[in-house]
Amino acid sequence: MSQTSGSSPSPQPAGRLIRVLPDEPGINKTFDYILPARLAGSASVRLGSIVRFGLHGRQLRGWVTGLDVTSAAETGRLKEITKVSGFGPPREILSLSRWAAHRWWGRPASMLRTASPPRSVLALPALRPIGHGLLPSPSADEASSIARSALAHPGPGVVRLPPASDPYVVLIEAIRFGAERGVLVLVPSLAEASTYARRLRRLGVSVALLPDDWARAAVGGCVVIGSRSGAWAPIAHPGAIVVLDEHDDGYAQEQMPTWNARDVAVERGARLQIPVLLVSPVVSVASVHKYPVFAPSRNYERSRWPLVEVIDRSEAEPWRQGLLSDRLAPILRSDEVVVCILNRKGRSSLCVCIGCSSAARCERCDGALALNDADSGDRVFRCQRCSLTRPVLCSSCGRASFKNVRMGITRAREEIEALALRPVCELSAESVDGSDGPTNAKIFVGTEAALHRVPSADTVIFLDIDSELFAPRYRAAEQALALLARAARLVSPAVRRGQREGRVVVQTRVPDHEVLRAIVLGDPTRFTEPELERRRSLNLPPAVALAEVSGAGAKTLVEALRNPPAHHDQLVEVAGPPEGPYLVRAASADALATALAACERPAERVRVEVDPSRV
DNA sequence: CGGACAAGCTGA
DNA sequence: CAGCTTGTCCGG
Repeated sequence: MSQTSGSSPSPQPAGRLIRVLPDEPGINKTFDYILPARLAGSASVRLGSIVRFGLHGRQLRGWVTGLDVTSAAETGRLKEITKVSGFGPPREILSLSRWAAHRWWGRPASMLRTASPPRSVLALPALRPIGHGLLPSPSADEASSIARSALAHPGPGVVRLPPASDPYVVLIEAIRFGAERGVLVLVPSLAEASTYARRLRRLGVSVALLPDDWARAAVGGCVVIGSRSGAWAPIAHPGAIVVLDEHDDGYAQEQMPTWNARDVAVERGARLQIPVLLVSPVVSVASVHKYPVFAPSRNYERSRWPLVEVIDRSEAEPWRQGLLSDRLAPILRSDEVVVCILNRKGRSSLCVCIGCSSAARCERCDGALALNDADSGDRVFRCQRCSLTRPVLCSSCGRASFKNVRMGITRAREEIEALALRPVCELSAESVDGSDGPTNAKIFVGTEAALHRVPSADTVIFLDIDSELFAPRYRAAEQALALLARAARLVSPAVRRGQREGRVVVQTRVPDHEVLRAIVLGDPTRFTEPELERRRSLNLPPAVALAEVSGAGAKTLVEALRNPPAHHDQLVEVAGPPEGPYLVRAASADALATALAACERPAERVRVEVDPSRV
């Protein structure tokens, strides 16, 4: 580096001034630093780039949020950053992260972490043309034509496609539409993402599969496929966005800020004024409320829902009869692949002593004891009926080792095996595939997770759909419909490679429930339309916006919300013992976010779940 | 977040 | 008043 000429009077900082946002949950503040010219990569530092710097004796990572800034701090106090780590989210994502932080009461840093590459990216690969010339020529199929109608409208549009209709054709239309700008595609799971990526690559289409192909996605001009975090993909100017199975709850981030990938995608599309296709067989009530719907003809849709058999158990003596109707016998005794779904949520689990096999019961009320984590961090028994807690010790043999028996599933399995006269494999989220059952079993039993673990089936049986329909959550029926749609896809010819169509069987005591009518008739509007009316009259989302506020600082925050400084949005706070959780309601998501933003963050910990899933 | 520094508590 | 804990502030 050459010496600066002596004629320069003022000591200029040796480099550009940049502003950085630390990747540190506790620091919601930007800092100004000098970017020394000598640092490798300093020439290519852009907004969003990832850098390292010392702050208060610590080495932190952060994002560049300002270039060539005029700093309020005195120049003498400014320090140099220590390293340029590489590419980060593009500038569009910086402002999107600020929007999402406002919308879900979070911080931009948590969004930017999701938007950043999994490993540092020092150089981007060359642009690989998307290859839309390789696409099949436009099809007259109804699914393709409604996709084209939706693409003709910039902004969000719902594309309702029945379960047996392959959404792949929508991708093809979107790629054709997006052309060389590329397309962003979101799917609920990584497994599905890689399936679509493989299918498109077979055509010769250029695909970036997130999170691995982050750098290729940053180059743009290709098909970028990701799951929830894909909403933050670095592609700067796609020509269209497609969200497959937009109703899927997997798009909602469970941790705190509880952002939803579908909503982020819609916002991205609105900023770019490009179409956002929300594709689903059972469109979410929220999307039906907010966006125009493009649906195929009644005949097309009905014919692509499977046969649904509703077994009415309302007449049966409810508590004497077992779990299974006699009408299931022929199905279970056939040689079909059958998946039985039983919701374990809300059913008591049972702990059995590893030594003497006796069940752990409560001394006070004889209820079943469940293993719980005590405040001290130790495992204790807690009675599920009377909440009495006691140490984990067997009252018969004194041992301290117990195993948790999933009573619902285990009992169901025994009953099914007795009726089916053939082996039954238990599937749960915990069990490893096939390791705990005979590998040749063609009857599976499990919770709804089983629907994600079996690729296809002849028959899916919901042993007790009522526990889903009437679960104590305002979206229970909507979620039950989503579950049924998933089952419908499992038995559809689309995933069964030409095999005959399967069927879905539900056991219920409410055979006339709108959700069941909807799937029997292959018409989800039979549910969504009256449901939307109900939500409106009950002041539930999507007609209003909700947030659940809990934790030590909840009281402080809720009090601040109750005494608004000067904003006009009326806020109602409902529910709750003095310590919460509180339910905050506002006219719209925006009103809710604005009201929350007007409050100071309490010093104590608070959890604010915007768009809560459990209420 | 985590270090710095200030204010508060204890024991001789 | 040293020696320690607890709390609040601020970082470039």
